[in-house]
Order: sequence, then structure tokens, then C-alpha cells
Amino acid sequence: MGVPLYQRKSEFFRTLGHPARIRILELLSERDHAVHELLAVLPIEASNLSQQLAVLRRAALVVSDRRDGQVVYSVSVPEVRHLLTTARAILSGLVADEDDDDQDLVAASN
Amino acid sequence: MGVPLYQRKSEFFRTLGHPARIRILELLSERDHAVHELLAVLPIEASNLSQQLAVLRRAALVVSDRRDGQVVYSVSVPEVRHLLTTARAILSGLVADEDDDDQDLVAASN
DNA sequence: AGCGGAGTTGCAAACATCTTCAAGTGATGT
DNA sequence: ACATCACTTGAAGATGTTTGCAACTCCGCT
Repeated sequence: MGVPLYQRKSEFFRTLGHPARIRILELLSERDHAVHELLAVLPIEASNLSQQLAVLRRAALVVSDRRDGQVVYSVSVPEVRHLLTTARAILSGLVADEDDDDQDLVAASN
Repeated sequence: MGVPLYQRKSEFFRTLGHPARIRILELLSERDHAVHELLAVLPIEASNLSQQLAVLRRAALVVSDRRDGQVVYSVSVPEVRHLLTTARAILSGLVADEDDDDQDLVAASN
């Protein structure tokens, strides 16, 4: 047994703890995106975006795939979507639990 | 509309992004605990514990209640438990989704 | 009034994360 | 070969978080 689970959990939540990374995950859980597509939507610099994508990659939440001269990212852990909707439910105060999960996540998130 | 939702989400996840806070939430989701009980279990200083509890209080994830000469904390957002079990599922790789939720969280978490 | 247990707060040093700039890689078009 | 688009990497300053110490409050007890 290496790193205790509660510590791995805290690291995991920390990787979700950044506005750009949240938006990236929201966009990617809608559909795969090339980096320049994300860049067109997010108000950050290219190098910053790359850094944030690297954080998500290291945490194995997304994978990148070079196809056709561009780098396409996709979520590799679909359950993240669930985490994001639960977070929204909690923040919306009323916490009506359980899965109205299939609605348009991005539209509902801004 | 004040702070955008994706930013509130990231702040929310950041408050979960600390090993002591994770353990506190796990312990409290088992049952209410007085501060000195938490202190007996966690390997941190009293002042540090107080700071972490303050972080959780500010995020409204826990509430404190002075009863009988001691301060007792309890979780105010039961759905946090769900988040913690989902995180464990994701980290355990196999991501067998959906709720084996009612088992002993603390025993399963160390 | 004075003491000890239970918690909290303020603060500064140590530590981590974020952002930007500059430089670099790789593939594609001319 | 050169330019350009699409991205990534490294490094450094700015900013934020964590930790421990000391000082403090708020009881209840004697």
C-alpha cells in the first residue's frame, strides 16, 4: 500500500479544483474537442490551456489523440460527468438528489 | 448573476482537495463528532484542525453546534458522501458505477 | 478569583499552484 | 527549404494554501 486512499482522493478533487479544468471537462463530456476548439471557447492563453490539459492528462481523466494534424482530447472517465452534476445539485442548494443526469450539461452549467 | 457556476464548482472541489478535510468528512458522515474526538483520530495539531473545520464551515458542508461544553460538528450536505464514494470508485479503477453506498465508508476508505 | 480543558484566531514561514513569456516540436502547405 | 498553424514545455514571478506557534476566548470546576 503506497499513498493512502484519502490522500489520493484529495489529489483527485484538487485536479477538479480549477475553473478552466471544470469547463474543459464539461465541454469534453459533451463531445471530443481538438485543442484549438477549446481555445476558441475558453478565455485563456494557448500555453495555459496546454498546462491545464496536462494536469487532466496526468490525473488520467482525459486522453489525447493526434489525428489529422490536430490533437483531440476526450474524457476517459465518464463518471466525472456524474461528479459535475452532483456538484451542481449541491451548489444549487436544493440538492434534489439523483440523476437528472442526461440533460445538456454545458447549457445547464454556465 | 454573480460568480459563474463553473467557478463555484471549482471552489467547491478545492474545499474537498485536502487529505485532512476528506478524512473529517468521512468521519462526520459516519456520525457527529466533537472536535477533540476528531483530534484523537487525526494526526494534526488542534489549530490546524480548527482551520480545516473553518474551511468546511465556510463552504457550508458542515455545521458546528456547541453542546455540553464541547463543539460538535455534523455534515450539512449528505450528498457529499455520494461524492466520496464516487471518487473512491473512480480511483479504484474499476469504476463499477452506482451505489454500493450504504457500506461502512470509513472502513472502506483507509 | 484562579485553573485547566476545549476550541478558535492571527500571523509568518514553508510550500504549492497559476499564469505568462519565450522557446521548441511536428505536421502541412508552397 | 521556409513559413505557418497547432500544440507543448520550461521557467519564473505572482498568488494562494498549509502549518505551527503563540495568544486568546469560553466554559465549568474548586
